[in-house]
Amino acid sequence: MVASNGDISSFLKSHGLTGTAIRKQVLSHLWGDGVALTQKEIEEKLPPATDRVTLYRTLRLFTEKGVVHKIVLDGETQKFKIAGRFRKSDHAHFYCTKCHKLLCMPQLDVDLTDLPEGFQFSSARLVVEGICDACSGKK
Amino acid sequence: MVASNGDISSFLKSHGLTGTAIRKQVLSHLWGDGVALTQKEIEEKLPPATDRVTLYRTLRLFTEKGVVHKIVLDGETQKFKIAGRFRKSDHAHFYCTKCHKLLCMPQLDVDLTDLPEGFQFSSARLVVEGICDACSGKK
DNA sequence: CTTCTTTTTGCAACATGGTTGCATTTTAAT
DNA sequence: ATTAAAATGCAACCATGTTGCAAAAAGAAG
Repeated sequence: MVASNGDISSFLKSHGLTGTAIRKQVLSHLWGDGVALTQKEIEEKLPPATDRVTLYRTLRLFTEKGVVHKIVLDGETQKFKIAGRFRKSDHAHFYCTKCHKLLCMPQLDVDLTDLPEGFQFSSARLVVEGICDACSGKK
Repeated sequence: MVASNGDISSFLKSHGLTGTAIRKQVLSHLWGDGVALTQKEIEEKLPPATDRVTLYRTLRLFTEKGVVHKIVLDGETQKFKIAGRFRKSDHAHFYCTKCHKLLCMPQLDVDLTDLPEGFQFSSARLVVEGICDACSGKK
């Protein structure tokens, strides 16, 4: 729990959501830069009695309201991450295979000038995997 | 069925696989440039009596042997596509939201020079969505 | 083309996760 | 404190991943 209860409550309110117990708990676990968890990972951090449907609905609601982003790592793994300052999850992400943090990388751009003639771009999703700066020992 | 039975049989053999009925059927539906189908879509094209476990195993085997690539479109949809000349599915793909074709776009490159210092790149997956040249009316 | 060995298939079964409906509980506003 | 609206917990259902095993099919050998 990195953020205070007040932080989380006002964060929820600012997104038009009421601050219920499970919502605060889920958010508190997702709080922090680069933290990205699967539904299962979140479930394991919650009290054992937590209903999986409620968690499912909470995450669906969060995603709908833009509170979190769903990011697909490898086709099997879906991670949830607090949306932060970006409205869409359209920008690139970097996934560190060591510390499992997922970082936004809006500076990584796809060169769409190479798109063949006649192709109309609408959206792009890019996930880069590797080792992040903290884990590579440098810096 | 775009390819002849002989084409498909030798294609299977060249990948070290025997040419059984279901394998030939699945391949025949995936044959053709840009064709990419979900497991469900393939299932619907096969005879109604087809066992879903067999199809599942067939696609798993194809993926393992590098006959097809699994490509994730939006986190929910997994499409299968004949691997073609690329050994890995690491290169970029273009998904046409009109005709639902999935095209390899190895020329689309990610500019990884923008990766911040200390970050080590290992692999990247890029899916671009939009309208393909055939559907945009041009060309 | 029959026999034999190996591979593949079909079926039953179980696990997991998405999804819905509904009654009960909680929230937040009066 | 009361009350209307929202959220939760539970049962239940469905789709799909996955395994084990016996029956069937494929390919090789004679």
